[in-house]
Amino acid sequence: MTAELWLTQLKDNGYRLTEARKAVVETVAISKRALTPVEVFDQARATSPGLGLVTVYRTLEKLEELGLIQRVHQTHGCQAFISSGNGHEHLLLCTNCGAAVLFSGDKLEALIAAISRQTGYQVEEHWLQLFGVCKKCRKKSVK
Amino acid sequence: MTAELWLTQLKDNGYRLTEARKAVVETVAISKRALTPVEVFDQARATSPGLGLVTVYRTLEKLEELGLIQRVHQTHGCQAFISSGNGHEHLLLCTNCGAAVLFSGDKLEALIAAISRQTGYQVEEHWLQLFGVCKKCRKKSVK
DNA sequence: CTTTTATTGAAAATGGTTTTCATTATCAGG
DNA sequence: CCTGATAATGAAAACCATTTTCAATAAAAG
Repeated sequence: MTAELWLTQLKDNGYRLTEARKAVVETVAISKRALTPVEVFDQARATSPGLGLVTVYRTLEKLEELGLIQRVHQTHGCQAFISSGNGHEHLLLCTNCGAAVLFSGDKLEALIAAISRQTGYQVEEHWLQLFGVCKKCRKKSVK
Repeated sequence: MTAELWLTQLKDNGYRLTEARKAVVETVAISKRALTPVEVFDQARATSPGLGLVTVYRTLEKLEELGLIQRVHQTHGCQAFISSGNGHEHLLLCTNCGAAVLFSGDKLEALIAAISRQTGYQVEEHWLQLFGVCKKCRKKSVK
């Protein structure tokens, strides 16, 4: 279970395990969509009613530092976060419901080599993100 | 010249040509880096001293609507804008000085087809962005 | 020129995020 | 199982980028 893993990671890095953190971690780890701090706040209060929004921000910050979650950039905003998955992976997002899928194997080596040669840049990182409509949403729109 | 072209575009779309707009357009069109609204504001006031920050925001909004500029997403923030170039192009950014290069020919068709098949998503759009160190900055760091 | 009305800049409002701070809770060591 | 050091918390205030409001101004059509 991802949530347990994240809590272990937090503990191993010297952070204390609190009810507030558990609620935030649980919420983000379970979600199949990217969530904004306020969305995390709202969902996590089901488990931990006294939770403050500030703590959500602080916990998300730590999870991001540890590489467990990543910020999701979209046309309509870049405040949402989602689980990072394992190793180097990219995102595929449903523009209708937000459902996110991680994938790896981008095979960009040749392209990056060509661009490096053409521009003289030493390319060190790349972001790739796909947008589309997921299976469920396609079915719905057909009806 | 890009600036002239953008002004024509604005006019053709029913917008008036004002001194404030010309200053903003000129600034963004010339820049080789992505600029934040405040950076545009500061630079454009050299030409148009009375310019207000609000007008910068409003003009950037219109240029984005017309597809002449695009928002640049980076780890440290997503407020900066840069010229869109022609047609479907991607960005290569220098992480040191910010110098930006647009490139096309991403050859992602095969990858996208494979992902579509695996996930059942109908992929409609993709974002690709490369980060690296430009030629100039590499030379500097060698010294 | 004149008239219409889009545009402007200043100020205020807004909304998301961060900081401050006194209180509380975790958990290592006794 | 306590207890003390201190990390973590939530509330309130501060912050800062962006948006809205509004009266004054300027573009441009006729």
